[in-house]
Amino acid sequence: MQLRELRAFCEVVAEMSFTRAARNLHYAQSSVTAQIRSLEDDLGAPLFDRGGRQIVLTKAGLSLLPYARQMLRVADAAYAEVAATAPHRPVRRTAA
Amino acid sequence: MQLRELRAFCEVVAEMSFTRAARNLHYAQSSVTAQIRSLEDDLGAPLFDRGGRQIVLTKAGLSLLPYARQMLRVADAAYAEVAATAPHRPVRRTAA
DNA sequence: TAAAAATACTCCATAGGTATTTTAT
DNA sequence: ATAAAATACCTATGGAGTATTTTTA
Repeated sequence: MQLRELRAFCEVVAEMSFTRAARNLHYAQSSVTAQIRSLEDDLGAPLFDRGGRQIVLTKAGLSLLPYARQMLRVADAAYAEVAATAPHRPVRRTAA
Repeated sequence: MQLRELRAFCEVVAEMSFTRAARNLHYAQSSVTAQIRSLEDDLGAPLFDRGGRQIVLTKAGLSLLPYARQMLRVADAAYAEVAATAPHRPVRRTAA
């Protein structure tokens, strides 16, 4: 499970479309397909039922959704918090 | 930011040692170094002050810690939840 | 049919490993 | 002197892309 994949998953759910999600996230459609597949492999369960034209969330997908959203929210909060504690300087070591 | 890196970060904090964290996670020491560096680059702040023999958490590292732990907890919960909805699939033990 | 997802490749970035060097105790 | 992290280097995996095929409303 990767945050990258969870972002794609949430966007696919928001759009109910791999193609539109890819456009919104600036990915190729096939890359979103690959990310969702990777997530499904990792979880051991399909997240969407695919028809040629429409997709629908599976039970596993529906159950994953709130956790995915929470992880992304916490990730955003972490970025903000660290940015607040270290407002400057990507310097890694003390100057030598 | 990746869950993989956050796991390494939390283990390094638990051990206060890159070397022991690497052993516990079945990584090479240099791989843990690389993961922490990647996380530091991504966040734009150092997470540890390194001495040749001892490391200490920076402010940024300290502020990241609770968020990192929460993300890993939620990831574990997500695996468990999806496993519960799809009981016929192999279960994965730990986050990401 | 046509729109949308899957597939088949290609390329390159990066994750992880081994071996060695540097650093601070 | 020694333990621990950094660095250099190498390899393999996989992430992202383009182009094409398959599927089904």
